[in-house]
Amino acid sequence: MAQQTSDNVLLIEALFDIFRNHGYEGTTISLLSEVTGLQKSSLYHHFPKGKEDMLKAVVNYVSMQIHQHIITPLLDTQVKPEKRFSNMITTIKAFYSDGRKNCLLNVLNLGDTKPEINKLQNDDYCAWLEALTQLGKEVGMSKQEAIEWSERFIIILEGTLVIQRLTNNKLTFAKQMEYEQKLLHKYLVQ
Amino acid sequence: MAQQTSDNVLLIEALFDIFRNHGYEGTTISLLSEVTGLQKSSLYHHFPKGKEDMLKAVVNYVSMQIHQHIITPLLDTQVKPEKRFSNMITTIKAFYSDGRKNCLLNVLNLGDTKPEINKLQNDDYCAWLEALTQLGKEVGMSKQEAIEWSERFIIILEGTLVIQRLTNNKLTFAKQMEYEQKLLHKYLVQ
DNA sequence: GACACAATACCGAACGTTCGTTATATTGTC
DNA sequence: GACAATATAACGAACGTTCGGTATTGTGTC
Repeated sequence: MAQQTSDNVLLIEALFDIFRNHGYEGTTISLLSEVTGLQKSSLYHHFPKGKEDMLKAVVNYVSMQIHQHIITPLLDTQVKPEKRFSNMITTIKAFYSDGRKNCLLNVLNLGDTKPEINKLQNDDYCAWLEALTQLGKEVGMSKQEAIEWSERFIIILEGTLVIQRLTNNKLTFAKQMEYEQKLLHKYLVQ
Repeated sequence: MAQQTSDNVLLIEALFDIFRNHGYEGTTISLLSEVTGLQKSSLYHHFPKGKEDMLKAVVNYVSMQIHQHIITPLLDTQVKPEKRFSNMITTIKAFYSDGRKNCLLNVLNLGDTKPEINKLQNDDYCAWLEALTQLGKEVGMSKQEAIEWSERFIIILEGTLVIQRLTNNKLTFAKQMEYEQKLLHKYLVQ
């Protein structure tokens, strides 16, 4: 497993940016070499097992980021639920560059899916769902309502990213996220 | 432009199935050769300009299918709006094999997007939006409501496909489509 | 129907290029 | 001088593509 020196983080962020926008098969070592400023063989020094190693490092990195900056804050009951939710929206906006950047979840489950990657991503997705469901219940939803609301939120998130890439309308993402905020507030006032 | 003999349709359907699941860069001529049963050189007989030609044929084919089986029926005011909507859901379910098959819209706007393909797809998306908006107004939505409902429907559709690919839960798609049907009926009884 | 002949459909083998990867050499740092 | 980091050079394999040639089909003539 790659260790987390700050240089390494910069390197992985660069790889991440390519993988999320090109997918696994669309990402070439040459491209990664270009964007990192390292020669191809230098990349193999950091990731001896090659391309798949690079992908795994990225997926693990993103997984950590999600837990640290999204899921954990969502579960922090010392903060008001609506505040936690709006904090999450803010984090998400940054994470996806207001919808200009794609989601790894989407792009890595095309073609010949790698089971281990899929499992890791599915686990993260479930953890996110659970955290959201918890929050939903806190604002007064029934368990069933909360589950469906959570799933629908992430579906909207993923769908919005797809459509914004299609239309190039920078406002789509912001609009949908705003809509989700209002939707939560409706539950609050009930 | 490829003409529409029934053999050609079968050929293009086979190409379509690969492109939608592997994306442009993930699709190889060898794979297309395998799935069509034609040798690589034979594929070049049908599509002299190669891979890009094959993609264009597929995109055009899908565009025609969408207009013929989705958009045109949506605008047929001789049928009740709710019936037209549920017909569309049925068509969509078949088109995406209950969520097991992916959407070209998603997969072709990754990496180095081809402007002409993007434009064609964006036009289809807009046409679909307009048809849905029209239907929304028929069931009593305000223009603004109808526009937002349409956009949200397609976002849900795309998002659902992403999540179902992630979780492999065959019910996600059906559940979300059912939810959308209920949502429309709420407007009807108002 | 039989024949000639062009058009269409298909194939096997090879092309040059780029892929992911590796072996070897050079640099920088302690 | 040891060791990590980067670079140069090359590898076999797969990529998309092209070409020469063979079946198969369609068409006009007798």
